[in-house]
Amino acid sequence: MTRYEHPTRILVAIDCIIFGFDGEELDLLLIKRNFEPEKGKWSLMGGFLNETEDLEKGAERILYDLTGLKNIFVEQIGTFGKVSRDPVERTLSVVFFALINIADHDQEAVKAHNANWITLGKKPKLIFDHDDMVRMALEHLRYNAALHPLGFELLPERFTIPQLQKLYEAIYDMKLDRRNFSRKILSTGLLIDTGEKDENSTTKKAGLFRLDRERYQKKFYSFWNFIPNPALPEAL
Amino acid sequence: MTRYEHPTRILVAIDCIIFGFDGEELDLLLIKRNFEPEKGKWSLMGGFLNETEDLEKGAERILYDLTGLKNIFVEQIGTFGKVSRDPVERTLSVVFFALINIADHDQEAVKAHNANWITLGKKPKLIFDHDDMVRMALEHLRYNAALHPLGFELLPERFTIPQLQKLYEAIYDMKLDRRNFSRKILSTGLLIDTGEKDENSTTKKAGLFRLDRERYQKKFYSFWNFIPNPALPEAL
DNA sequence: AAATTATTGTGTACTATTGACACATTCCAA
DNA sequence: TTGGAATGTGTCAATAGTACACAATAATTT
Repeated sequence: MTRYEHPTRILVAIDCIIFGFDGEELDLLLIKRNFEPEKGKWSLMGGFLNETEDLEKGAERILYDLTGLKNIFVEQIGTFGKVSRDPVERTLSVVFFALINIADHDQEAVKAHNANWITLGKKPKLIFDHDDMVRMALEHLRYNAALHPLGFELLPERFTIPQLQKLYEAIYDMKLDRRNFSRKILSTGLLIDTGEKDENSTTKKAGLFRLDRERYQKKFYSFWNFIPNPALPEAL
Repeated sequence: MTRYEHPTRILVAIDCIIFGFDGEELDLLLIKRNFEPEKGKWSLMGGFLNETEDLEKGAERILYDLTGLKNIFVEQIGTFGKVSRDPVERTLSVVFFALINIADHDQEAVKAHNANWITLGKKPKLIFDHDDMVRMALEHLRYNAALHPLGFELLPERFTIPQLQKLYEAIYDMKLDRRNFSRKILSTGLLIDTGEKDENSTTKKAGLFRLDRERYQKKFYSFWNFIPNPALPEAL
């Protein structure tokens, strides 16, 4: 096969920031790196892109290989390419971001792969520029959850409004008014009342809702202005 | 130098979508490709990333080489990596998006490099997946101009409010109410009245404003909710 | 020089949305 | 049965958004 004359071909990695929600705080799925350099240090889920593999497929493969998880929400959020970002050789890293609802997924599979859910607030220092990637991913999450009904990806199929509120409070690290939140979320018309109650509760059982998947497509922009003044930048 | 054992290294290109504003419509800076394949066809500004070059530097270099333009606003918007996107060999393309105010820049330099400003509405078909890139860039512009005071990058140093309004109308392909627009834009506190008038006008001369660069930093999030319901997706 | 036309600058009334807050209800446990 | 903790719903004032009307300016026409 003929090739372009340009001399430089570069190693391409894929790194994944995986967010989960444990009901109280945002969690990250991290792994202890099992090869040199920086072996044993905390790292994002990552791997190298194969010659015959699309970027998104690569991200899904890496997620599956390292966690046993399939069919999860992934989205590309950027590419990191500083010349010296990897000490071994120049490596471009295409960064993906994934949202998982912890409850509905197989915890054993995750553990068997040596992956760990770690609360965002307790995140250890990560290798290379992975901290920057996490920062970017959180910013991406904050942007997108303010504009689109994205948070549902982090919740189980059926959820209560107070759960949803806690999720938003975790994402934006702010308190929201219970009554105003409820009014606003219901007015989107995206929630279907299942009529059931959350049996796990020890006080008044909250009603269980589920996402109206049909309207979700049509009203993907309905969250525009959902969060008044999200604390978007910096953080962490 | 030791290298990773992974066998695949990939050619990395950089492509730039350059938006300009001619006072009426959004323009794209396009070029006729001067090498095979697809030689002579319309294309985005592009080139290959060098071994010792950061991504952003590469984008700036390519912009300068192909247009003679320097110091322009660039931002990475994504990476395209479909296995078959380039028929010659697998090539990843990191896509940047740039905003230029046409009036203040050197038109001769642009022409000398065989680059052409083309109205977005009259965009010819582009090579490879460049049409998808333009679509993504427009979406990116629409998102960001609705959330942040980004439009100013497309206007000259001093501009009138009607000019600014026409820019927004071009970006979102919608009409805005003159009076409400004026009220809203002035209430951001980002505009400084220079006291001067636009002498180019043949009717009532509009007042010239300039951006308050200091507040621009501090109020980068003040445009949140500036455009009511931007027509965000599809387009083109 | 007055009238005309096109465009700019400012104001006002009405409606919708937001933010701050109160009260009644449900469930479990003491 | 009573109290604590959480949920569901409602009210009101303030804010912001929408749809308008009218006066002012500059060049051109009569």
